[in-house]
Amino acid sequence: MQAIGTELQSTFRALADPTRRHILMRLSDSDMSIGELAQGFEMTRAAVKKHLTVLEQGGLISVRANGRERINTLEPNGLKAASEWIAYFSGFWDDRLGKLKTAIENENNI
Amino acid sequence: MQAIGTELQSTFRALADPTRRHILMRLSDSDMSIGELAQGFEMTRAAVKKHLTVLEQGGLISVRANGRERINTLEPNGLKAASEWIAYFSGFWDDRLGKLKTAIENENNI
DNA sequence: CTAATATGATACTAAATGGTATTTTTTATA
DNA sequence: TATAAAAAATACCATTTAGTATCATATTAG
Repeated sequence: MQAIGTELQSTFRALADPTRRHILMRLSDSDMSIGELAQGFEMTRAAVKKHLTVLEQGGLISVRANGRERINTLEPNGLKAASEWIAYFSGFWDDRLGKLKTAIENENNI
Repeated sequence: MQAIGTELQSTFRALADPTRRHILMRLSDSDMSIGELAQGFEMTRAAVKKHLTVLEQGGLISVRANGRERINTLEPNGLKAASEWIAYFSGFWDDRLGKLKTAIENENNI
């Protein structure tokens, strides 16, 4: 079990790189092995694999073995934490002293 | 005018650091000078200032001069690009999962 | 004017990050 | 079985990042 706030952090971290966001786009078409994915990028398969590890740590993808391949799939709830953080935070402009802010502070989701 | 995609990148980049997200929280209470903000963190004012620069580049805050102080304010539309990216992408996600689900259901009906 | 305050600017360091290259392990197939 | 393919593991490198320390500039108070 990871510490509070860690999930949000690893997700934002994973989203902060353009290559990783591009990988998510590619995976939204279809599940892909590392090799398949690497064909679309001008970098080594090892580099793509590293990005996939970060995406997995961020809860944005999951990986399943299929023979000698590793199939990468989008994780349905991966964007949830980040999306909710943004949504709640956006509410501050409507009500700076509102309940949403208190909720977020209590979660320590900094 | 900055290049397409740059805005999104700088915003995600700005959000990917816990100290910067914490600064946004503090600013949601009230506008603050650099010095005021720095009092809440265990780091030098110079370090806080660097984070503020990144937040400004990401379009998440704006800065106005007030005498010798620089007052930092949340930028209302700062989260828009990131929020829309996530929403748009979540759409693809749902579509794909929907298709997958349909495909599986169809197979089971054979 | 002078001193104190708030910030800006610069240079520097340690650690994290994104990338390559190479070797090993696992699995499929001729 | 021998060989090729896919990926894992490791070591290594260059750049970026987060932080500090220090000095300069601007502004307010006395």
